[in-house]
Amino acid sequence: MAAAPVASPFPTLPSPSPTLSTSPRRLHGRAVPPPAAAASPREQQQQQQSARGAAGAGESRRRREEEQAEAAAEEFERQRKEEVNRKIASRKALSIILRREATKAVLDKREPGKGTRRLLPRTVLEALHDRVAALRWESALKVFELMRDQVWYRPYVGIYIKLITMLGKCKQPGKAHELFQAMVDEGCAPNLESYTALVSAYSRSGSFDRAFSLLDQMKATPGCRPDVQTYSILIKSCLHAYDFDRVKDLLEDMARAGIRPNTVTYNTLIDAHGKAGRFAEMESTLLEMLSEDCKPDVWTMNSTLRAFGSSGQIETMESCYEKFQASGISPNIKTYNILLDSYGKAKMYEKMGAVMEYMQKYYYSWTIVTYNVVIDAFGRAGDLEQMEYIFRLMKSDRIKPNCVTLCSLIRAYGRADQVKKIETVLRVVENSDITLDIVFFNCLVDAYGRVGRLAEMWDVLNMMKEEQIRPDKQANARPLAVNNLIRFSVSAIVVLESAKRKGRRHAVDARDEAAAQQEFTNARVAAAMREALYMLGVNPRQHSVLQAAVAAASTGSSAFPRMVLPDSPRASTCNPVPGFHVYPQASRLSGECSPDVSVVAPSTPAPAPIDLNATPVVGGSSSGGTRKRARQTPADGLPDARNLFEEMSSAVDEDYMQNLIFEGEDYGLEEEDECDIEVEPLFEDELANQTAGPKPKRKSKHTKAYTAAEDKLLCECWRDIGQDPKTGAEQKHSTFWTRVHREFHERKKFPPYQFVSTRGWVSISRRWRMIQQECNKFCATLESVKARPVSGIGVQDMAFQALEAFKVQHNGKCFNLSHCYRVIKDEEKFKAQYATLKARGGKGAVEDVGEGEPARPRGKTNSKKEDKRDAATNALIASVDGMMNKKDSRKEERRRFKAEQMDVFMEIQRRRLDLDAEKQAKMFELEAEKQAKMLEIEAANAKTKAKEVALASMMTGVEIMKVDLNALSPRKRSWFKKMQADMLKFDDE
DNA sequence: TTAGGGTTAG
Repeated sequence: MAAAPVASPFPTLPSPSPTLSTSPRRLHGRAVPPPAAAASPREQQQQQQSARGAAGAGESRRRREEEQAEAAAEEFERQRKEEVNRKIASRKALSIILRREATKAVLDKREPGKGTRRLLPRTVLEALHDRVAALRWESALKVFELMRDQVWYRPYVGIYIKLITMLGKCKQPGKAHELFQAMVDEGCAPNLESYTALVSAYSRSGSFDRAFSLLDQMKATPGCRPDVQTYSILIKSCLHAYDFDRVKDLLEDMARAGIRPNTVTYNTLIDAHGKAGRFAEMESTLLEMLSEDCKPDVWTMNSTLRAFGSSGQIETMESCYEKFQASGISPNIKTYNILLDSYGKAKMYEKMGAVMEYMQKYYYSWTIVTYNVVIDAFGRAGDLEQMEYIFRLMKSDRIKPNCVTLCSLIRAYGRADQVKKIETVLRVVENSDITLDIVFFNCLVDAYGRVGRLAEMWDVLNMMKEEQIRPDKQANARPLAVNNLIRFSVSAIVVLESAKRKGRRHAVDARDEAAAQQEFTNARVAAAMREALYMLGVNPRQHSVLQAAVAAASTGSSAFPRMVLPDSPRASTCNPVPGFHVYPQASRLSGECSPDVSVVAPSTPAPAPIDLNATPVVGGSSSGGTRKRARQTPADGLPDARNLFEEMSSAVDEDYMQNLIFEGEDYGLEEEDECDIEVEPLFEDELANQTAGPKPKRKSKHTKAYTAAEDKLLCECWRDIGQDPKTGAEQKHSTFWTRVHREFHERKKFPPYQFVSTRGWVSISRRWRMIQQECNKFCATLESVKARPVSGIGVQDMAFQALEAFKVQHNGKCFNLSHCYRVIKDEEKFKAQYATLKARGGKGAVEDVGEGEPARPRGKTNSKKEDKRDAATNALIASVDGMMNKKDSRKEERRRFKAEQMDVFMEIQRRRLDLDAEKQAKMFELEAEKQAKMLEIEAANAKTKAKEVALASMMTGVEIMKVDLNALSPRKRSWFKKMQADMLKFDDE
């Protein structure tokens, strides 16, 4: 930086200037203290000059500050723009992806040849991949056709292999072969992989002749000779069909060709032998595997453990586990699931608990199978409460139940005679995209049979026919289906006999027209079943079990004392003849059914059921009106349903059927609760399910999502009803929501709303729970953002930050109920509930809802129930409870971790800003110091100059005094004389 | 993103 200009003293030299008057002071070197108040003119001048310099420095500092501020603002603006651009770019990317997804979604609607030929390769390939992965073979083939139309299409063997494999998995070997041929026609030479894929397609469908001829073809084709993989596939399929001879041939074939089985081959063999209960073969295969120096892996271990575990050989299973583990094979989650299931089936609940604890200790997360296994264990133990608790936990763990979960629930409810719960499960099915299979329907038929709902059983069978539900395993198809039908028929025949008697009674005392009508319907169903049995070649009179059933009915002991049959119009308009597709003999009897028959029929409220127990039944024991608990069916007395048909005459089965028929004869008239959200929180996630995945085909009128207007109006009604001083406080749950409901439907007619909505009060109250839950969560997030304000941001920015933080904290899920939040946020009621929840247990509780207690495991207060449970079940419960508490705490920890991360992030941001500010302040300080130093130097320079000037003037004075006046011209003499006189005079003074 | 294997429900 340039030094401030210093005035030179020399120009003043020729003429006497006031500055000179200061010089004598220094002339004699006397130290005179500078006046405190008034400086000499020269000093003043210097000071002024210095001040001017300092003022200049201040000015420049200001200028610099301004420049820096401008630069900072520019930088901020640049960053903001960059951020906006990034957002725009990401939105753009998103919109491109969405467009592509939309294109993909409509791809399979296009007719090949008619669609555009200029689709993007990526779009088509992705669409194809999606369909192949989801095994949607028809759709995949359509997309492939479209792909072949594209200008960029070139035949590629990989795509063909992928499609052939998919078709094989979908049991479409014919289509697979067509594709194989198309591939050859397009000029792609078949290779080992494509041949193997085709062999797999045939063998999976059980077309072994074709598969084996292909194998021969491969042997004859150079470069396509079958390898260990080809053989493994074939062996697997043969094992699946229990064709052990072929397996033997294949192994010999391999040996001849010098192909050694590998781990997969051996595992396949071990698994199949284990499943078939061929333990000796399993063991010898394992020994061979070891002797061949083929290393077993975790698959080997799991297959072995499952074989022993599922057959109840727990000790052998345990010793195998030890051995495998000792040989260095680490178990995985599937191993633990197998152990849990085996212990569960063996009712070894303490061991189950131990496995759970071990899993907990080593951080194995529960999978859907783990949940299903535990749910099933509780279901089998008859502990519905714990079963439901695990089910809730599963949902809170964001694991969607599947068909297996539902089967376990239905089975447990069926055994506990909980018809309403079965229907609730069906409502869950209706509102979800869970794929149902034959096992599900079998469970359902079985459960309905157990609770005596013949009409519903009938509906399910019709539904299976309509939906073309085909049994999953060819080999099991007939026995399983026949098993159900027979079970159904037994129930029906019992009803028929019972109805005959009642019919007679009603003839005498025909007071109840509806009951008579119902009995008539049942009798028709039963007669049809009898006919169906006849068509199947099963003569009930020749069958010991059926005879027992009929005998039971004829002696007046009702098989289903709690028989509740809805007066279903479907049942009466349906021609009650079985048309179940697996019975070709019976299908010709198939009659006309109303089109609305569906398995989810129970979701539509049935007319008031007629309880046949309401009137005393001959031999029935409910007449005394005493309430007794249902007798538990001994679960271990139940044979595998797979064997039921073949071994029906065995004593065990007879016992089973006797149990089936006589169980619960002491049933009391325990009332079942109406489906109320307070007591029925188990399946409350229907709304979540609606938004979670694709919509099911059948929709109830309530499946439509709530609109923003509906939500807003609902919040307003909640607010206003709550504030009504007359009725706001202490209202019963249903009273309150009925009022909200009424208000809602009243106000919806008027501006600003004016929409159509048919929501019921339960739906509205559930929706409110959801809204409240979400708003509570948002509230918590907003609070955390407010607690760490970033300087300079406004309320709006804070809200934006809270939205962003919400998204981060909830796995990318946005808070999309701001319209509701705006309505309720300032409501005292909302704030109070939020505060209570928060006080009750931090954010975890905040995410809960205000009404009703959160679902918790049974407390210690239920000691009576506790006593009734057997000790082993209690042990399991204890371990599950302990584990779940740990799980909860782990969840809480995870949440806390997330929150902490958020805090850390905010802290870092804040610190960064602080650091920036600090840095800037330091910079200013340094600058100021530098300036001060410069000024000091300048001042010092000025002083030196002044000294020089003073010295110079002193020297000049000395010179003047030295001048010889006589040697001068008269003019000069007079001037010098005057100067000398002046100096002397000044000196005297 | 080119061929093979497993856990749970009847």
